[in-house]
Amino acid sequence: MQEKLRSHIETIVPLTNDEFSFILSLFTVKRFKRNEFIIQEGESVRYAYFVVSGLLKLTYTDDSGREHIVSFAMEEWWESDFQAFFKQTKASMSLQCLEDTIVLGLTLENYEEMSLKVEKMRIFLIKMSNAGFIASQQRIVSLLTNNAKERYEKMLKSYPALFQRVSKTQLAAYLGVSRETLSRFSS
Amino acid sequence: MQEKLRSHIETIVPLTNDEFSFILSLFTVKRFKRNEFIIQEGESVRYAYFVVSGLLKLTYTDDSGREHIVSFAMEEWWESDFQAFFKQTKASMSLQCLEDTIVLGLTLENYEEMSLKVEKMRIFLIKMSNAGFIASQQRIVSLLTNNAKERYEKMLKSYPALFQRVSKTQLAAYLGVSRETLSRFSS
DNA sequence: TTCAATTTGTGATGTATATCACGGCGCACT
DNA sequence: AGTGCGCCGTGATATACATCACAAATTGAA
Repeated sequence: MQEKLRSHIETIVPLTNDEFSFILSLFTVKRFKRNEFIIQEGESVRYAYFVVSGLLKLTYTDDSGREHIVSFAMEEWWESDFQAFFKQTKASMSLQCLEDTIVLGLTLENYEEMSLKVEKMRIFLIKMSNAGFIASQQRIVSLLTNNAKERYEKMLKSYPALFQRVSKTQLAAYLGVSRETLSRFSS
Repeated sequence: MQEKLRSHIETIVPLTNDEFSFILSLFTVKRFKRNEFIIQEGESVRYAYFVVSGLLKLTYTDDSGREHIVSFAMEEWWESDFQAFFKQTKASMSLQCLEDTIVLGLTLENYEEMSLKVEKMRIFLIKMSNAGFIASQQRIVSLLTNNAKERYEKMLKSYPALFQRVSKTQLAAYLGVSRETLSRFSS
């Protein structure tokens, strides 16, 4: 479990045992069951989460009550309502488990402690954040450029594993297409 | 000109004169005319740019030749094809001036030098990157949640200044709607 | 194991938006 | 002072996709 975090960080920066022990001490292990909410819209967001195992969806529910999936998070991804986390405001999104899930939670205080005390982690955090930014930007390009069927096929190619793990309803909510229309793509 | 960069950085972290001089020495001033390309698709991307004055568009051209605007950048924004910049690969996007523009360019080498030598700048860079990530994620939410007219009206409210500066054609390419359809919104 | 709830496919129809086609208007460049 | 070209509006038509409705298949909780 801890090894997952360590090897994840060490894909970017090497750590001494002492450094890693310190870093680890800043995290809290949390376990959730399938369908449980980790973050609920309107509540405050105390943690950013590193996913050890399981699968999460980050969702936004619009005025009409329709749920849109902003992102999925699987093993070795970071997830939270980062806007609410960093600005310490109420969540505008929800974070919910699609499978039983184990995460490591990091408070904003500990996030800042980590980046103050462990120099290397700043480099790591910059790289993580840049990677997230670049991924979001590519999602924007895809939403602007490709129609629903193209987005579906692109995703099927890029993340075939996800198709085994999430329902078509969830996929549709991620791709920005209705369940029925998505259903007609596969056939 | 330099003051713009300094005050921009100091909204996040204060700097000594020496620190700022050093930082400034890592940048190159560049001037471009309206319609000039700063980055062209397919070329390598040597710089990330801080916009001192003017207005830029970051665009992606799809297979059918249609141009989509990924983002606008005005004074005190950072812009580049960051994927290509950080990974040192060929640009998949273009960066073009919508007005005569002055930018400060930073190479990846100097970017890394800056974050190595000036501790505080790592904090700054993390915050910038997080802000970019959060903004992108909200754009995704808007693309998933709102229809074209809602996106148009939201933008009109959020960035009224931009409406004075860019053509409707450009706006349409940013909002992900055809020029003709957008034209029917205002009337 | 059973039964309710969720998931999925599919037809019929409605609607938002794209596409094509055209004309006028204004601005930049010579 | 033209003039050529990008910008903008608008009608007619096409199309991708949403919505509504229903039944079969699958799942999961008691």
